Formats: sequence, structure tokens, C-alpha cells
Amino acid sequence: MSDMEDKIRTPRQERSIRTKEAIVQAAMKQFSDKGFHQTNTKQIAAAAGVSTGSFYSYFVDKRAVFIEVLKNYGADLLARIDASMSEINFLTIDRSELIMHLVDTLLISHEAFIGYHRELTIMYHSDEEIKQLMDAQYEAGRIRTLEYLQMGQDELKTEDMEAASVIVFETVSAIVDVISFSQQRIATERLKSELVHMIVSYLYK
Amino acid sequence: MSDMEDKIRTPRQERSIRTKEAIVQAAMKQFSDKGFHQTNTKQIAAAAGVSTGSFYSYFVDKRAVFIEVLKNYGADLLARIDASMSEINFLTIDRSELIMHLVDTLLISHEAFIGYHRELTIMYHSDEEIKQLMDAQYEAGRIRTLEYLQMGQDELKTEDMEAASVIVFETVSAIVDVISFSQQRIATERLKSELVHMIVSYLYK
Amino acid sequence: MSDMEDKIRTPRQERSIRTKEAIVQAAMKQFSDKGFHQTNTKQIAAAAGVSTGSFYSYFVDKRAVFIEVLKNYGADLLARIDASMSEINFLTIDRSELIMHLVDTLLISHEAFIGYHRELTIMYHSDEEIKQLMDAQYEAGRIRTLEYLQMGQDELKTEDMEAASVIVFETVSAIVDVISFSQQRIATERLKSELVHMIVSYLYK
Amino acid sequence: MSDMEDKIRTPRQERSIRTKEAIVQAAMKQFSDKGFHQTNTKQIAAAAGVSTGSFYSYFVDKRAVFIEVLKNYGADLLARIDASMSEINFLTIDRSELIMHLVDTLLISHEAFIGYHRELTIMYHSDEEIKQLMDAQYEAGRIRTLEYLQMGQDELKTEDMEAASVIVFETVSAIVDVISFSQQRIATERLKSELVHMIVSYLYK
DNA sequence: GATGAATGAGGTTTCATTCAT
DNA sequence: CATGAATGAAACCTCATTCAT
Repeated sequence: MSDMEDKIRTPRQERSIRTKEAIVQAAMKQFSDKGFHQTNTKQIAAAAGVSTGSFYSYFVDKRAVFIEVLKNYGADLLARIDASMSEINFLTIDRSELIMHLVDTLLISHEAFIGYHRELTIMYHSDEEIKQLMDAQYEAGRIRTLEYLQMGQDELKTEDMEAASVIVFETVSAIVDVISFSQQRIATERLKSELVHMIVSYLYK
Repeated sequence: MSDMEDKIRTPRQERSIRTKEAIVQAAMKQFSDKGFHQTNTKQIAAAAGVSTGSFYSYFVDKRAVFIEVLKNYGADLLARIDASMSEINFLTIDRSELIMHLVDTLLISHEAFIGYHRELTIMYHSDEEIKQLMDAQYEAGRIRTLEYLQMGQDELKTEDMEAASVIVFETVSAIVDVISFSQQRIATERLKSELVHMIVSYLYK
Repeated sequence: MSDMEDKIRTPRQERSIRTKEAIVQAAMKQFSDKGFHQTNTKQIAAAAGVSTGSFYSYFVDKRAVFIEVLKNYGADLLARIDASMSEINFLTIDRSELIMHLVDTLLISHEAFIGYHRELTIMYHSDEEIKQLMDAQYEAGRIRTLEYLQMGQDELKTEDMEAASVIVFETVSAIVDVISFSQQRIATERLKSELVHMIVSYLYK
Repeated sequence: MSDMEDKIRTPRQERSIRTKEAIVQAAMKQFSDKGFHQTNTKQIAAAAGVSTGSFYSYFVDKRAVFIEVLKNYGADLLARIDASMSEINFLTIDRSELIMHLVDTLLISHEAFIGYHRELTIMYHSDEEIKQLMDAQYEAGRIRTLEYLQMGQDELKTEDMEAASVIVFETVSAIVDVISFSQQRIATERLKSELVHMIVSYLYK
């Protein structure tokens, strides 16, 4: 870190922090829309209202913003899920409602992250650090999913909880993706309904 | 077609056909590994054992191979599924076995196509022709899925068959993806087993 | 204009303006010497003392510099003619002197533009925008020619003034071309003298 | 010549001669339409109905066809002029008619060569052999022009015959060019008429 | 001989990054 | 510090020419 000190600014002043945040936000949006490789630094800088030169005083390179965005993304996602889930009274909610609530939460979150997720799977394979980060975040999401599932008052059918959490997490993600992307020949409500049925009949006795 | 004649070679000689095939195969592999935008034509050509010049006498541009690969991909996938499914005796097979067979089929197919699918979701949004093609192929896959599900002798629980086929198709695809990609902290068999449980308990009474 | 902003630099700093000017000058020279298609962007950039990258931040593509050069060419030519002609006292000058002065003016102008004119005729046929521009400039040149001819105190012989202005304009241009290009087996003065004779005996009673 | 023997075929058989002729014709047309550098050998070969491979057994390289075309062009042009001029009875024809006839002759010739002439001026500067050839042909054309002019029964005004022949030759060429190219805002007849007036009033007492 | 497939140098253009002002 | 001008390696694509069949 000490040898980066003179190149990369660690923002301490308020303005500096806002600028960095602006860059991250701009990058996030563009990566989501067009993908990492299809977004260029000039565009990010412009969208953030700074010069290319400034961009490089906040981030060593383009990859660095991606990582920053990735961290934000993970933290945000978890926070949203937690916030949404904390609204629930686990004593009174029924199983379908619980699942539906989870699906809705992810769906809302997805709106902000549509497309970004897509890009992630590509980056995953081209950079070891990114891979590590993503694995960690994925794991956090899965664990959280598992915890929520277990909070329902009913017994879960499966004995392989670990595998189950993967299945549920991935399935919900996939369908949320379909709902978010596809121009919906099939109404959202119908897909959500079937999804909830599937998960409920799978998980609970 | 007549005005393309000048630029694009329609393979007539045996050698020519082999070359074109080699390019398509090489492109498929590279697109899968690194994505469309991260693969360059020189690499594709080199991997196919030909010069860049040759590449461009078979395809107008990089996008054109992508489309060719996409067509192959769709046709292959359907063919594999059909071949695999035709091995089944629908009178004697039980429901879990049927689903397991479907999952296995998709899994094997995926081996050839790992990562390619990933790239597709990005291309989907940036090219109208590709979008059309993919929608058509997706629809074909979904319909096929539906047909097979209905072949089981049992009654299906759901009344919204259309939505159900989307859910099942996407779910299986997603989990097959996870299995294929992730360096498997969790054993394939465990994931498959849970997946089958979920689908069976969802679909059948 | 706003959507070009991203790609094309609108020179603001002094340095930037000089660079753009250098590129235009270099392009002009090279196009004149070798023609548009035989000049490559690397050569233009090198001659202007900049990198290829810089070239492309000032012009969308090679065609764009050509158009810029074309506009400069037209404006310069008219300005030179006007400047030169304003030196004349139309009350005292005789007809031969007037024509000679016009020829000299065009001849001097040509020195800067030798060969460029040549290339124009090729571009004329392959690009609608260039065609429009050239037609407009040609017309301006012809009109100006006509005006000057009419300023002589004598009556013009011809009744078809429009056709006459075309003939004179083209003839002078053609001979000026010959004088500028050909390694002069025949002395400039002899050619100029005959040209002036021809035009004077044609135009004036 | 002896070391080329095994590479370039000197056509002896009838078919071979026809093929070579076809290539030259095709090249001529394409060079005229698009210019030398914008025409590629594949197109020429295709238009001539032969393979690229064959093209190269008739001509060492692309430049060689150009030179062949150039020779044909010059010979053809002279032949056309001679043929047309031989129709004239120099004893009875009047001066305007003579000039008009010359203009018409060149105009008809031009129809076949439009655009080719244009390209010539570019090639002129990039190849010494082509330069020599063109200078020779130009000279032949000019001399011929001079000869015809002198055949009129009247005395020519000018004393500098050499310069006069250049002036006339170039002027006629230029106006013929204008007539051939421009979408004629001004009717051909008007331009021709003024041109003839100019030349007659210049040349003859 | 003829064919057309293959080659690869060279041209156009993009963009992450550096650096002068 | 901030700016945006400049860099140049690398991507896409073309075409004159050679060569296997």
C-alpha cells in the first residue's frame, strides 16, 4: 500500500469521497448496461463528471473500479435482503408468504443490478481476485438464504441443507433473472406463483 | 446471396468445408472460454489452424461466426436431448428417473457448451438478429421440455403448464450451469439429487 | 453535436487547435501527392507529428479530414481570388491584363493545392456529401469568375453568359493544372500568353 | 523476357487471346468506374470470367494489366480520332464545323473512357514507366490535334503553334470532361457551341 | 492449365493509460 | 490538483499474391 500512496488517493475530504462514489455509481450503471469490456474509462469518467485524468487518481486501473463496484454490489444486495427480511414476523408468516417475500426482495434488488450479474460470470473466469471476492459473496448470499429458510416454523424436508441452499438460491436467482429480462410473454405473477409452489413443495413437509 | 458471392466463400471443395468447420469449432471454444468480445479473430483463426484472411473469406465478420455457432449450438442441443430421451421407455420409467435422465442429458450437452450460454445473455441485448434466434431456440427448448414432462404417466399438479415449463427449464439450466462451472465445493450427485427432488415434488402429485 | 462529444474532440486549448490544424495541413499535402486512397492515416498522423490515436480524436475517420480539407480548400481559393482581384483598378486595367491577373491568381492558388483538385474528381463520384460540397464550391467559383469578367469595361461578345462562365472557368483551371503539373517542356509564359489570347479573343469584341 | 517465359503466358492460341482480352476489358471498366486502387484482382478476374489464379498466368501483377489497358486506351483513342477525322473533306468544311467535329469525336471517345482518364493522372505520379507511356501518348494526341488544326484552309493566327496545340488539346479535353460528367445543369449544346466559338475566334483570323 | 483456397502484411480504428499544461 | 491531449499497442478487416489440388 505504501508504494501506491503517491499514485492513488485515499479520499479523506468530503468532496473527494463524493467524487469517488460518483465514479463507482457511473461505472456500475455502464457495466450493467454494456458489460465491462464494452465500457470505456472515458465514458465512466464523463458520466461521473470528472476528467479521465481524475479517474486515474482515484483508481489504479479499470479493473480496480470493477472490484470496488463488486464489493458495493455484494454489500448492497445483502443489506437489501436483510432490510426486507427484517420486516417479517417469522412467527405468524406462512411458508408461501415467506418464499414470496424472498423472491420479491431479490426481484427488487435485481432491478438495480440487472445486467451486472451477467457480466460477473464472465469476469469470474478471467481474474483470480475477482473470483475470490465473488465466491465469498456468493457464499454469504447462500448462507443468508439458508438462515431465512430455517426461520420458518416448519421442518425442512431435506437432509442435505447445504445442497438445498444452493438449489434454492440459484433457482430463485434464475427465475428472477427471467422475470427481469424477458419481455414477459408470460406474466410475472404466474411465474412467481409457480416458483413459490415449487420451492414450498420442495422444502416443507 | 449473389452479392455476397464476391466476398464470402460458399464452400464447394472438401478442404473448404473442413476449414469452415474448424473455424466454427475454434470460435465456439474461444467464445465459451472468454466471451465474444474478449476473443479476437486472430485467435480464432490461429486455433482453427488458418490465417486471418481465411477466416474472413468464410465469415463477413466476427458476429457472423457467432451466429453460426449459435445456430449449431441450438440444433446440437435439441438433437442431443432428443437422442438421449429416445432411449427412455416412458411406460416403465419412474418420475424421478425421468427427471434425472433429463438433467443428465442437459448436463452432458452442457459440457460442450459451457460458458457459451453465459456469453449469450450479453449478446442477446446488443443484437436484434441474435435476440430473434435465441428466442426461437429458447422456445424450442422449452416446448421440448414440456413435451417430455407430459410423457410421464402421472398427472401434473400444476394448471399453468406454460409457466411451469419455463420454471423447470430455467431451473434445470441454472443448476446444470452451477454444476458445470463451479469447482464444486459440493458434489455433483448431491446437487442433482436435490434438484430432482424439487422438480418431482413440484410437478407430480 | 452532443453525441459526437464522446468521440470527437472539439479543440478548446491552444495546443489542441494547433494539432488539428497540423493534421489538416498534413492530410492536404498527402492527399495532393498520392490521393485519398493511397494515403493512410498513420502517414497523415506521422506527417502532422502526432500519433494515430490523436488523429482519431480529431476526426471520426479519414473521410472526415478529407471533407475538412475540402472546405478549407474552397474557402482559401475564393479568399485568394478575392484578395488578388481587389488589387485591380477595373477602370484602368485592360482586358488582357485582367485575364492575365486572373490566371496568375489561380496559378498561385494552385501551388498550394496541386494534385488535390485531381483527387477531388475521384471522390466526387463516390460520396454524396462530398459531391454536394464540391458542387457548391464549384458554383461559387464559377459565379465569382463571371462577376470579374463582367467588371471589365468592355462588352462581352457572348449572349450565353452562363455557358461562357463554365467554359472560361474550366479552361483556365485546366491550363493552370497543366502549367502546375507538367515538368514544363513548354515555358509557362508561352502557355499563359496563348491562354490569355484565347480567352480575350473569345470574350471581348 | 526469357525468365518470365515460365510464369507469364504469351497467348498464342485463340482462346487464350480472347481470355486475355476479356481481362483487359474487365479491368478497363472497373478502373474507370472505381479507380485502380479501389478495384481488386478478384473482381477483375470474376468480371472476365476467369479465376484469380488464371489472372496471374496472364499478367505478372495488377500493375501489368493497368499498363496493358493504358496502351489499349491510347491506341484506341488515336484510332477513333483518326477514323472520325478521315470522314472530313478538308477542302469544303468550314472552321467551326472542323472544331465541332473534333469536339464530337473526343466526346464520343470519352464515353468509353470516362473516369479512366481521371485515374491516369493519379497513376502518373506513382510509377515511372506509366509516366513515360502517358507522356508519349499525350504527345501523340497533341501532335495529332495540331495536324488537324493545320489542315483547315485558313491561316492560324498564333505564332506559337506548340503552345497553341497544348492549349486547344487541354481545353477541349476539359470541356468534354465537364460535359461527360456533370449532370448537366447546362445543356451540352450550349457548352459545345461556346467552346467552338472560343477556339475558332482564338485560332483563325 | 485452371481453379479457388490460403496467406499475411498492411490499413483503419479503438481505448487504457500517461503526461504536459 | 485537475484537465484533456497525446500515446501506441492491439483489434478488426482487406486484398495482392501464391500454391495445393
